[in-house]
Amino acid sequence: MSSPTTPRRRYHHGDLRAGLVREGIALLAETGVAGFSVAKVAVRAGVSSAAPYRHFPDREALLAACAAAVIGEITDLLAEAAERAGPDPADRLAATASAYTRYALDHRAGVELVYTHDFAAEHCQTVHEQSRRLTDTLTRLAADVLPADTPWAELLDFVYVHLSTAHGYATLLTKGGRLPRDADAHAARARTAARDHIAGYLARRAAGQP
Amino acid sequence: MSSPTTPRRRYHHGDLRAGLVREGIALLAETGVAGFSVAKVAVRAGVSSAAPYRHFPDREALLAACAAAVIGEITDLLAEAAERAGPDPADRLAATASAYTRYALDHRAGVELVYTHDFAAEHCQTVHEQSRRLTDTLTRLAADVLPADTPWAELLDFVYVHLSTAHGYATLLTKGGRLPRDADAHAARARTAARDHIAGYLARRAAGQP
DNA sequence: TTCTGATGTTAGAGTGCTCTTACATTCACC
DNA sequence: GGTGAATGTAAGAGCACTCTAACATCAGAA
Repeated sequence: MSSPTTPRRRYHHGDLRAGLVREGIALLAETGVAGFSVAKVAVRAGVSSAAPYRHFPDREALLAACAAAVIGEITDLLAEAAERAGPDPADRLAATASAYTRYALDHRAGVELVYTHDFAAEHCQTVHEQSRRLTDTLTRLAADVLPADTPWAELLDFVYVHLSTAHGYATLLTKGGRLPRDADAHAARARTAARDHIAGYLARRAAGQP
Repeated sequence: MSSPTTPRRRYHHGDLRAGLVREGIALLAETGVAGFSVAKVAVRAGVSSAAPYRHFPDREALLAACAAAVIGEITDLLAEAAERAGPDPADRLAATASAYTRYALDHRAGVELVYTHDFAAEHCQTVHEQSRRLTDTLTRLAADVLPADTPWAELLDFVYVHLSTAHGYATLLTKGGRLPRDADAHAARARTAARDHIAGYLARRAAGQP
């Protein structure tokens, strides 16, 4: 049969579902949503092109699972970055911007699909859940920065712009020709941009402007 | 454009190349790069699926032409917005952020491909030219805002963050669930974010920080 | 008017992908 | 050890798309 030195390819993968998501994310990073296909992911995972359909009803479901995993991973990273940033609320929030940029540089276009692809309603749920977790995490951090009497809607708007700044910078970096030769510098720049936004908001509040 | 008095479908289209680019952009706005196909564009333009190949060597070339057209149009809009904003340099630069957001809201995902798709080397040129024109336009506006002794590299970095902010906000808006029910409010928010960035930079410069 | 090149059409070869069906292997549990 | 459910494979139907080839039409110059 199979000698111990020759690990014969096992019939069962072990945890194919997770493997497919992992390879799917890697493929997305390389080719973007346009180049994503169930068949390619299956090849990368070392299984037949029919195997994924045991775990996902269709292509869109696999794509959604990948997107949800990416958002979840990003959320964890942002939370960790905030934790490492120390006690100052503004520091903590600003740290998420540089963490986001660093993730984008490390994982290339993996970020693309998160806010670029329209998911069908039946696959939205998982993506939506993770997306909500990301928003909640940032909102909680932002709430410590802004005055306690800030209306909820305004808090959300603030978070939205904060995330936009980080996302835009990350997007342009990964696709926009500029080589990520100095990730630290880019991450620092994203943090600075976040700080500008925070300072600008607080100054407007102090001046009594909406 | 067909003459209004002759509704009969003519054998020759008139200006198919331009028509294909126009319909290509519209299709991109609806489906994104993933849903883009030469065949669909041909149907929309009212010609056979082989006709586009008289004007573009392959799919990628048509896609590049659409991208270049979009970037060119955006550049013109930003320049106009700056012109309308009046004499103050900071006003002029900030106006480009809201103009960018407004464009994204009007044309949905048309912005996506500009910084999302990797074009093959042989088709990059046109895209690159228009991209350069956009950068140049913004750089010229930024040069009036920043101190005269600002190093060129730093000026570029500043423009990069400025564009990122606008791009990120526009991207999240068009795809991120939030309905564009009040385009004016969103555009204003983008302008404010740009102003925060400008003010933050100038404050750091005044404090002697890099 | 006639010729010619540009621009359109139809037909179809070739490709790759999605998803299904029928069958093979393995695992978990009795 | 036996058995059913879970998880894999092979084969292929069906589809959309890219791009080519051969032919049709038109516009403008000789």
